[in-house]
Amino acid sequence: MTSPAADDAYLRLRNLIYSGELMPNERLVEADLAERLQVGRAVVRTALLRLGQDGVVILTPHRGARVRVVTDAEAVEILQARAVLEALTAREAARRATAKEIAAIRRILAGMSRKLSEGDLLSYSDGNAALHAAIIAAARHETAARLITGLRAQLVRFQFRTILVPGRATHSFAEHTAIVEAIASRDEEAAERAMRVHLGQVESTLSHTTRRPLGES
Amino acid sequence: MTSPAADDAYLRLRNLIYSGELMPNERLVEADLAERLQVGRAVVRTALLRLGQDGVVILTPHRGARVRVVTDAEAVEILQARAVLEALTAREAARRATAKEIAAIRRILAGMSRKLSEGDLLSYSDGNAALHAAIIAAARHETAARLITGLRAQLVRFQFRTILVPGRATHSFAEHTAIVEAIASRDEEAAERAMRVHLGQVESTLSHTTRRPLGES
DNA sequence: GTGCACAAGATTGTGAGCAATCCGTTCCCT
DNA sequence: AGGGAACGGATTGCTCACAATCTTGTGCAC
Repeated sequence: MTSPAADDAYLRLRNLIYSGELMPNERLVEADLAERLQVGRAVVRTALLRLGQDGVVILTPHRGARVRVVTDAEAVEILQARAVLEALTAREAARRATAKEIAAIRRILAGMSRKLSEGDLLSYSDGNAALHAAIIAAARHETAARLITGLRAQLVRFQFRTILVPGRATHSFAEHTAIVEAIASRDEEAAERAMRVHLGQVESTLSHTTRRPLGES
Repeated sequence: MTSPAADDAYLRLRNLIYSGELMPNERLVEADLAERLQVGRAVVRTALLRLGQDGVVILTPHRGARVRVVTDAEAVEILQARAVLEALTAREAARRATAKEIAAIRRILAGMSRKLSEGDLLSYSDGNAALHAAIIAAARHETAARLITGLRAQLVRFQFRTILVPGRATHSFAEHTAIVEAIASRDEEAAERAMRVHLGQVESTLSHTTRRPLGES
């Protein structure tokens, strides 16, 4: 099932949505996408089905697919769910990370510190993503990892917001430091708590700055 | 997308797996299923794709679908993820439940008490499911609800285990009572904690009694 | 007897075409 | 003018047929 070609089409279509080339609420006509991606309509169909289960597009019987519009309220929900799951991975990481993994995590954090002092918020944001990914990898929790990936996919259009809020980056770095220290010292409770605090901050930053999602007129 | 007929086939196929008529690791041949369900192969294909994203079946390119075997370790993972998500719904329920919903939840708990004293563990188990469903409904958290449903789907073949462990039912009832009281008194922290304790107990009961999944030889 | 190449059968993946359904428009009746 | 039924275009959902791929069984060399 899902040949490499079909997989590729699925990924490309997803990227079109993530990159904003296909706007939220835009109607996704199978024939158009088939031509755009240079694949058959059947391939587009399976890709759309998968994206539907991912929550990235909305499927309506006999009416096709639309890029899902994530409202502010839904974004908060998604972040909340992601928070408790990432907190779980932080806890597991504190329990199971190898010394090598902890060293790698520390290295990422150090890199973020550097970027922050240089004022390079974009690179800082990359480090942010890398750090979370490293923690998830260290947790070795497939289930949580899969769910988090799915949730993040639904939030792509919001992700650039929070770092750019004045003063946010500094706080963010402190929160990340707390998480890393807790993991390094094998304190499961603290790691989970620190991750929840962190994502709770992201959530409140988001809901204070965002009043309407990006793609809406 | 996904006409009612296709939806129906998806549900029926899922039930075949849940009920154990299709055993874990069993190969799912599209043509056979099409005849069995009296639908076209295309419908079976979309159903399999959806089940694949649900984590109920495993899809391999050019080799078709198999019923996923959930190992003990994976079951624990799934329960952990479910625990933090249901804890989130308990918290939200404590915050948002209407008086009517709290009354309904209390009624379900009272019914469970009755069944327990009658020794009717099967009905007690039904009440258990109803209680969790009521709490999730009261939380009004679509995202968490969806994820929990997906996780539960992967655990069906384990769900009968824990209630039958001697003495487990009594403890279970106490845990449920704590959850309900916390929600009723609007104590978000306590509600979340109580739910996590409860599902943590389920997890440890499971890992102490189960050494191999049901469907393995 | 063992291992490997190869062919035959089985099964999935995809393309083309058709029926079913939905949406927008027009036409008709009041 | 307004409301609603009916028509036409557009799009999805599905069937059928075929190509691509995997699996199994056979024969051959060693």
